[in-house]
Amino acid sequence: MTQSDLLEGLNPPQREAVTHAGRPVLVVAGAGSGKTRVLTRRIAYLVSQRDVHPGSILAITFTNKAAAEMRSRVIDLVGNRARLMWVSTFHSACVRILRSEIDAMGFRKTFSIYDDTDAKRLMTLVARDQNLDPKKFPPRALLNWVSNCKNELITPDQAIAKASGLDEVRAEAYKAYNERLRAANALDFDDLIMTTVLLFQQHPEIREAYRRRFRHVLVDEYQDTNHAQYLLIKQLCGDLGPDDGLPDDAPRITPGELMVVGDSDQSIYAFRGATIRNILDFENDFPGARTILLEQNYRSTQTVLSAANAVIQHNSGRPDKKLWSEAGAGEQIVGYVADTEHDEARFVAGEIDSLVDGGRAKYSDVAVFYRTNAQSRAFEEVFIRVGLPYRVVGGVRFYERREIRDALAYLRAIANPSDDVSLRRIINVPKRGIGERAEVALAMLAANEQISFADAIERAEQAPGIATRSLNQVRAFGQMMADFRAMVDAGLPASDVLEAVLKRSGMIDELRNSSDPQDETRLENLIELVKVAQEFVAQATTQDLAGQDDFEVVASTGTDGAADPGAELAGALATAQPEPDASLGAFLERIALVADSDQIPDAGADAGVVTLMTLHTAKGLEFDTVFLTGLEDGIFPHMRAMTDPAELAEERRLAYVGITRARKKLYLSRSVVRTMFGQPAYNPASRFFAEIPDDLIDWRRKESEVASWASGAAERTASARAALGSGTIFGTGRGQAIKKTLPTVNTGDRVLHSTYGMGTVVATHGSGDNAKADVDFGSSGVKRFALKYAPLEKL
DNA sequence: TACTTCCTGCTTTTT
DNA sequence: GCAGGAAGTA
Repeated sequence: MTQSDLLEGLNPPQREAVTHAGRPVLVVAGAGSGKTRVLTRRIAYLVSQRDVHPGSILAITFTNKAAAEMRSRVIDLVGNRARLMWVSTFHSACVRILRSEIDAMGFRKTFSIYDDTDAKRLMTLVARDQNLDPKKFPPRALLNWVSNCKNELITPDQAIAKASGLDEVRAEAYKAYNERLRAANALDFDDLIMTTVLLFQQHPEIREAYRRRFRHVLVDEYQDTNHAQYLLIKQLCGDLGPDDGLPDDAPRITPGELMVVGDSDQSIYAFRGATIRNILDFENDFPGARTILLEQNYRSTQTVLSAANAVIQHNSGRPDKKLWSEAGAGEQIVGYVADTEHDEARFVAGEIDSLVDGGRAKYSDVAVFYRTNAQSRAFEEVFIRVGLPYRVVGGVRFYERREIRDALAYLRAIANPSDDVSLRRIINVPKRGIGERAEVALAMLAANEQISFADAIERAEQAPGIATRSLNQVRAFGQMMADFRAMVDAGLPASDVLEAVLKRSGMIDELRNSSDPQDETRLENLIELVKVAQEFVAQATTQDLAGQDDFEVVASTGTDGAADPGAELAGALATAQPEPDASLGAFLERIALVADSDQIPDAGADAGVVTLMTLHTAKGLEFDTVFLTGLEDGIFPHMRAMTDPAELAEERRLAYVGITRARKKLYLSRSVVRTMFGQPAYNPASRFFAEIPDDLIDWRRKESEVASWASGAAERTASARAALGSGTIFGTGRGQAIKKTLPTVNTGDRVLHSTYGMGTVVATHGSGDNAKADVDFGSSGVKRFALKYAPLEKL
């Protein structure tokens, strides 16, 4: 494709973004303004330039899926020449850098990557070691605190130095946690970024090599970057000034060209440290920067956009930008008030059915969004019943399942013998007679001798007080692990190692012989994992060959004065050629960084499926028809976000993201009653509803039949719950004291009355012998009964 | 040591 | 309304 072909169909600001040269550029792009398209075209445009080497391009996307898509699109546009560019997430890019440089930071190359669950487990251990009260210092909160430190690049010692009050405890926990990570030769997600930045700061010569290499850096979803990621960008292509750590007389290279794309209205990851400061201060951070505005929306109808604009305008302190569209008004937004979450799901299913039956949509054009993963259940139940094909993205993640984590813990313990956390996880999986006592004995040996747990297994006979029977088991286990490691050393691919592990460890046999019906799915999951490994190995081998294809190295002439990047680049690239890597380590790396959202069905490939996902997962996607569900105060906006204005603003941005995913048709729905924590709750309409002009909404059902009594129901639920605590029959559903003498009745339960027939409990009052319930019998109205006497039977 | 049965707390959102 | 932990039992 020629360069003018690449500009085809772009509007003037888009063209400007694609072709600009020199200064750093911030592209402020509204929803649906084609920013991914612009990024893709720009990369292709760069590659098609004679003096730009594709290996000098680094593009950062939010997910691996987005990276893969962008990569293949660019290759489609300009050919295999583009294969040498880096397109990846921040985390993958950092891992790739750390893989070659990590020894400079005191880790060994076989380092493990700990995800959130591993980190939490480790922090729980640390908190226990330090005798912290889990009520006062929940591991989850400690981890958040640590994560904030890491995002701000604060080391444990710095944290301790500046901490006061309770933070002193947290800082100590941070230090202990990090020491254990280090001992396990492991990094958590935040470490990946932080360590890379520290690497660059502490080793300017390494940093310079990468600065020379990456002449073009592009970052998508810049509003969702955190401080550490900003620092990383700055190290790679910012102006570092006199503090760059180089000798005064060393030659400096001109920073590479930077382009970031983002929309501060779509910032939805502040909870994990993302800050729109990065966008707002871009022009200060990168002097001489210019800003390009993309305001035309190519995705949605004006109705959808008007709704989105109306909602987001309730956030204060944002630069006003008005999205506009030439797509015409389009259809009205459909509003629906359901009685229960199942009713809501039935409505959604019914609408999808009639859209598809009427030939107005394919299943794959439709998406259902909700705030929390737990909300998917009602939809799944109803969709299964009516036979609507669907797919849930995210939720109980594949890689979070116990059997998968067990298998991966094996692999990690094999690849990284220092990884005590993984090793201790699987030493008795499946059960092989190495119990708690034996494990403690080994742990003590390891602690006394200052050796790793794996080494303690080698010397198990020295473990204090270990039983002979356990000792034999430990020896057998140690031998098995040694055999696995030998397989890795012999260069066997990851899939072979995995298969051997599953067979020899006995995990497969255990599941096969089990009577637990759940174990059948577990077995299937493990087989799926083997398939993933096989695909990975196959891909690793073929990709390497394809990379050689018709690629020719084009020497860069270098547009910078200070140094000639061309010659150095050629040298850097010679070593940067990917090796055929189907190894266990490479596989683990891939697994650790791939989120389940990377498995979003491709629009074409998975044609017959409705997509269910959280609003967060929906970012960056678009669908003809979107159902935005659960619009209730307490659900969306989420209860925990309602008190804090900043968090509420983020919820509103989330709503904005959700609305703007729709191309043509948008449904908004809420439910009056919703089961939460296993019991019903009454939530008022989401405030976001009121923020949308009513004339945009076509209400299919505006009032619930239960609405008349439900208006006061929220308070009633609250007071019933408050009265509850312990020993009463309502609310918790765990009423221990009176369980046997009185029927336990909760709001929402169906009951049978000897005179009035079937009814639904709509509210409860009092407790113990005074307990009363209001029951709705439909046409007979609502009656109040004392449970002690009433002829009520729970159904 | 392993299986059982309570019991608790949990729900934001994810690279 | 479920999973993961603690404590109790075979």
